[in-house]
Amino acid sequence: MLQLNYIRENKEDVVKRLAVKHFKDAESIISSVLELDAKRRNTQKDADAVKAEANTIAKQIGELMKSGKKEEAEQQKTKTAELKQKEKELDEALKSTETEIHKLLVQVPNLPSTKVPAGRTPEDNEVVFEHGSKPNLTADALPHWELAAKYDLIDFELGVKLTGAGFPVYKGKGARLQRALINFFLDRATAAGYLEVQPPILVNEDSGYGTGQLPDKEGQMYHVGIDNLYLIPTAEVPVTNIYRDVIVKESDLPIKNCGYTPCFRREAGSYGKDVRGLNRLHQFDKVEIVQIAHPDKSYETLEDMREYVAGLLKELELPFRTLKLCGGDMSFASALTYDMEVWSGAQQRWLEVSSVSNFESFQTNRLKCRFKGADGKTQLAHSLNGSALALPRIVAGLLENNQTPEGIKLPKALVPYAGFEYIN
RNA sequence: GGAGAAAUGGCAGAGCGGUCGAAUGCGGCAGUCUUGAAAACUGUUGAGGGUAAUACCUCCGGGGGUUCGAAUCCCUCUUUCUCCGCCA
Repeated sequence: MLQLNYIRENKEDVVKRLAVKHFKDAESIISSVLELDAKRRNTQKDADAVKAEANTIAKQIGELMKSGKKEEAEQQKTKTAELKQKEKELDEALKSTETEIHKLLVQVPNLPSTKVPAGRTPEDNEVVFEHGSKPNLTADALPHWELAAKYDLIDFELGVKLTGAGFPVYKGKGARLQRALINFFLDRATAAGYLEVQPPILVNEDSGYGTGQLPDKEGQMYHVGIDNLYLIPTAEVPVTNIYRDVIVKESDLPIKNCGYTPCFRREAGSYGKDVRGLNRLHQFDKVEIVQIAHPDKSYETLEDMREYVAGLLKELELPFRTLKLCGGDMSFASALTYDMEVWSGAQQRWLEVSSVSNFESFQTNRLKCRFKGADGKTQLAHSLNGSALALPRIVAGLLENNQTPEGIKLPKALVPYAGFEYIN
């Protein structure tokens, strides 16, 4: 959520930057917000004045009672009825104005950073880095779902039986590879200074709201109605919400957390070749890195995180590229996002395996995650996160790119974790 | 799941319905002292709104109520603790 006082002071700029995100009605929504904001402040001023008067009278009555002047006290009491009525009306008006402002404000996406390219579609994303060369596979190279069947690594049909489409069952070396990747990612993150946390994978409404999944993306999350809890779509939700309503020490910044969790996404409406095999699942595993950073340093932090993720992909010996997302392709809450895509040799396409974003104060404003600066003032911290990494498409890339007549050869870095060099 | 107790500032812990944003201790910060540190002493130390700055307003787990006036009384929800039951 954007900060109201920023909007108040930078209306033109806000509208201009929202255009980069192709947000419709920016002008009219922002204008309404500002109008309501002015109204709110007026109403509050009136309400405060009434309350001040009522407080004064109440104090006077107290004095009078104490000094035994009961009649005078009673007389004062008669004055209060009208004030109380007024107070009630003003408070209600205030509340409803605040609600209106809030309703509008939650619809407004984050402002893109000035470095964001102006495009509209994924084609307009900017390739900022490429690494590794695409494997020379023969024409009969198999896509990962066929490899998974051939080596009995993943059983998609069994998942359908147990749960439904999009819930694969990993078996044997397939299961072991999952475990290896999770441990590999967690070990690397820990070595890079991230504190490992193991959060709940069900969260309450406040948490869903804090990171912005609620209210707008309610349909994307699995909801446990009986307890009103949500299955997390990413560890970002519980891990970032650790810092909800927290004022951290400036000297503790940046705070670096990582966590492995299963992730659950309803992905309603997806179909076709995009969702074949491991390309898109309802349940998948991911290690997430999250940082709470000083506002002056958050873009350095973002670059650090991007490089950290790139380092993982290099260790996994996967050809990848890094994209800077254009305004039209960025998520609602992000100010700047890098996507990391791995080349999938048999499918002949790029698969997104990580998304690293700086949310600036967009999330922390909702979360009320602040720090006290050197000047003694509390201000919002910046939050960032990135996948490091999401497993399924990594597995897809590993299987497809490394297929040989002898079997699938694992990258060196994974061998100690997996306990085998070849899947055959 | 059943029965009881509780929820106050970073922590601990007071708080007769009016003078309580809240005693006191610890911690934090600043200063004095010291070559430096520790100790001791002095001061300072919650958040939000509002203002040019003051005033002023709100917040003692959440929500509602009683009252001229609520941290204090009532209702309700949530959470925690103790006892019982169940259980990986």
